[in-house]
Amino acid sequence: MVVSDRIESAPGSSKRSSRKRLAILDAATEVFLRDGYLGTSMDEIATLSSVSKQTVYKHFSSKEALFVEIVSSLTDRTGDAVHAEMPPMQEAGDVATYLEAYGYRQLSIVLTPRIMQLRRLVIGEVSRFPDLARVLYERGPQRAMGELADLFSQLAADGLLAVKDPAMAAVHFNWLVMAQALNQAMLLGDDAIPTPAEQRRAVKEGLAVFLAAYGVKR
Amino acid sequence: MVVSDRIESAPGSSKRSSRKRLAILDAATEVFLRDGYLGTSMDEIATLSSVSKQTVYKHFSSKEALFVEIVSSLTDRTGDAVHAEMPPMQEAGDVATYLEAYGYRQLSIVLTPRIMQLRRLVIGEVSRFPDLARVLYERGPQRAMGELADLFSQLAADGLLAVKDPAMAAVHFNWLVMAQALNQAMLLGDDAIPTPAEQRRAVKEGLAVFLAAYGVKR
DNA sequence: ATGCAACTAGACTGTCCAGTACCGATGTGT
DNA sequence: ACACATCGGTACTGGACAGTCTAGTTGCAT
Repeated sequence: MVVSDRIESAPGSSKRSSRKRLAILDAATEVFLRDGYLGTSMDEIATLSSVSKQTVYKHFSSKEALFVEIVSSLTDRTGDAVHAEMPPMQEAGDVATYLEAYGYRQLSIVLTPRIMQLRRLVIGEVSRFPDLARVLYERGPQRAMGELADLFSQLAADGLLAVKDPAMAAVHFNWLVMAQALNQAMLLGDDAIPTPAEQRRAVKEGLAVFLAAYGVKR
Repeated sequence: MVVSDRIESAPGSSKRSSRKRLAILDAATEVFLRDGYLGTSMDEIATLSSVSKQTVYKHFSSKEALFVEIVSSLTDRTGDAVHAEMPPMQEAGDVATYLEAYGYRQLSIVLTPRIMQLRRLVIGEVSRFPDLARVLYERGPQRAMGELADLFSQLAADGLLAVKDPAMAAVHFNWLVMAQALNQAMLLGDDAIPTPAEQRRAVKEGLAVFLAAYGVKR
């Protein structure tokens, strides 16, 4: 029920065993993301990973455990990708330019079929797996806005932004940049994910509003 | 698969029949919202509505048809509630005051357990029922932003707002006001729905940013 | 009150699925 | 090359569920 069970492969860690384990994880990821928790059968996972059902159960004690493992791992990897080091505002001395790059980076990483499917899956299972959703929230939007808030604090201290409440500014920036695209993609499917050009435009426009409120006049 | 079948009750519209029909719809709404499409059984719906399974199938040809009916009807009713006539900016001659009321109204109507559950349900079923999700998108956010765009057009014509692209301004206003609360409620569950006081604050803060970008200086 | 449509109860079919059991085959470390 | 853990195939158990069927019951309109 909870996030756990990330301790190597429990049985012998022979090469074969971990190869199988990976195959199972890959197949399960694909099927769960496509068909949801209840819509997925363990037989399908076994078949798709070219592994016997027995082997699946040797690695994962139950469907639920496998599901939790998949979602946790995807969530973590995604979070790390989003928050890989962003070069902290070097020669792009222009705040606007820097924030535009920052926003576009976030948007383009998040607006991926994979991540959209994960979000839909987790949201659809909120009542069955509230812990998974909470973790996704914390490792996702919350973490992103936390880092943004830190950034804005710094920029405010440097006199480059007029930010009184960094957390609030982070919320505004984050959603000015991402909300429309995200909401569209969530409901209209992966085909509604904006093109890079559209993403850039959304970031520019959102940033303009943000700077009107939080920029320093010069 | 598609939205249809809203023509009275197909069999004789005796009082009893329509009473049963309503009971079924009520029970099905509750169960589907709670347990999702696959997680719901027709037996449970029958039991909860104190009706025999046979009667359920006399009114709705299949589980899928019942589901579509429920979701469509909920979507429509919600859309109508959100877009019931808003007194068009009378004595509250102040644009800010008016927009604050407008925003708060939207937020407080949308941030309801019922509607959050509906959104989660539909999002979780995007790949199984893409039409339902599309309808929810159109009757929900798209419609709201459409009306906002009209409003902004008018206000711009009256010289009360500096809006060049009403649709874009609508997107910004909508998400500045709603995104944070909505995203939180989607992932953290109904208990994370902000209190009215918090909602008011979010609207005020979002509106301030909006007006910094789109307000007319005076 | 009477006839008929609508309803109830529950059994039933066919299918699907999580999880287990068994056994013969196979790859791995030594 | 050998021994043994691991694996594949497959069948099985127990239970759930969509949808159907039947036979008897109930409530509504006339």
